[in-house]
Amino acid sequence: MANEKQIFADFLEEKGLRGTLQRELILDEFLKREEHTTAEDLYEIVKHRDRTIGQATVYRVLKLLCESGLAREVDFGDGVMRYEHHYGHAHHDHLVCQSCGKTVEVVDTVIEELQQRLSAQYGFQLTGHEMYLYGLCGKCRGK
Amino acid sequence: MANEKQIFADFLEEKGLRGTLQRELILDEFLKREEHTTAEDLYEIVKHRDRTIGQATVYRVLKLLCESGLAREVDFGDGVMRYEHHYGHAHHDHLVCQSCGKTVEVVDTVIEELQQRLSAQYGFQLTGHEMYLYGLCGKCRGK
DNA sequence: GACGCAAATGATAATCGTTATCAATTGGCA
DNA sequence: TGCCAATTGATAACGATTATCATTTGCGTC
Repeated sequence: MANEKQIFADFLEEKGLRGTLQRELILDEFLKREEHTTAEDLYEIVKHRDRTIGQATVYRVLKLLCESGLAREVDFGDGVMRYEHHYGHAHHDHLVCQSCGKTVEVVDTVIEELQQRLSAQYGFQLTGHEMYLYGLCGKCRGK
Repeated sequence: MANEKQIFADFLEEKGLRGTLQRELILDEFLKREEHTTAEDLYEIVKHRDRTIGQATVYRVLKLLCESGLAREVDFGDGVMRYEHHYGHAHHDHLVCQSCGKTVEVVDTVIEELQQRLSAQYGFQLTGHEMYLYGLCGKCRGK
C-alpha cells in the first residue's frame, strides 16, 4: 500500500503533475476497496472524508490511476465502468454470476496460449484480450 | 433470406405483434449488410428508402431482431452497440485490429471446452461467454 | 368493406454515465 | 512571497439509447 502510494507519486512526478489532497484521498479509498468499484461508488465513499470533493475529480483521478498502472478498467457490459486493482495483480479474466452478480477472477494459461495461436493464424499480433464467462454460481444454481 | 423473413413473421405472430412496412424494411436492410451494423448506420441506410422513418423505430426493431434470434448484440467497448447476423451463424468470438478496426470472426472449440471446465472448477454453470482478442492485423503490423 | 381498439410509429424529451468548460483555487518552484 | 500553470468543483454538454405521448395503422370482428 505504501508501495502503491509511492508508485503514484513517482508517476505524477514523471508526468510533471502535482500531488494534491484530493488525489491522495481518492487513491487511499480506492486501495481500501477490494471489490470492483465504480466512479459513483468511490465518489460516495470519498465524500464522507471531504464533502467538497466533486465527482469530476473522481473520474479524473481514476483515469490517472489507470495510466499509472495501479487500476484497470473492467467492463461487464451493463453501461457502467468498473475499476479494479491492477498493480501486483496478475492478469486475469472474469467469471460473472448472472443472477447475483458475484464475480470471480480466473486465469487459465492454456487458454491464453491458445488465444495467441488463434490470433497468429489470422496474421494478428495479439496485444490484449477480454474474456467474460457468464453463468450461474453454485448458490444461484440451487434456487 | 426468405427463410429469415419467415422466421421474423412467425416470431411476430407468436408474440401477437404486427407486421408493418417499417419492420419489413429494416429487416430487409439489416439482412443486406454483412458487416457489424450500428443502429445509426442502419437508420441512415433505411432513410433512403423511407424518409419518414424514425430512429426510435430502428432501435425498437433491432431489439425485436435480437429476441427473434436473427440478430445478436456485439459490444466492442467503444460505447456503440453493434449488431450482427445470428441466424444460421455458428457461435463465434471476435478478433479486432486496434489500428484499422478490422474484425475477424473466430472460433476455437478447445478454448470453449476449457472455458466450461474452468467455470465448473468454481461451481459455475456456464451459460455464455464473450471473448474479444485485440491486436494488430497483418497490414497494420507492417506500418 | 367499415369499425374499433390495441399495437406501432415518429417526434421529441428524458436518461445516464461520462467528458468538456471555465472561473476560482492551489501547489511548488524561482 | 509571488507567479503561473495545474487542479479543482460546479455545471453544462455530450452521445447512445429509452421513455413519453399524441397520432396513425394493422387486423380481427361485425
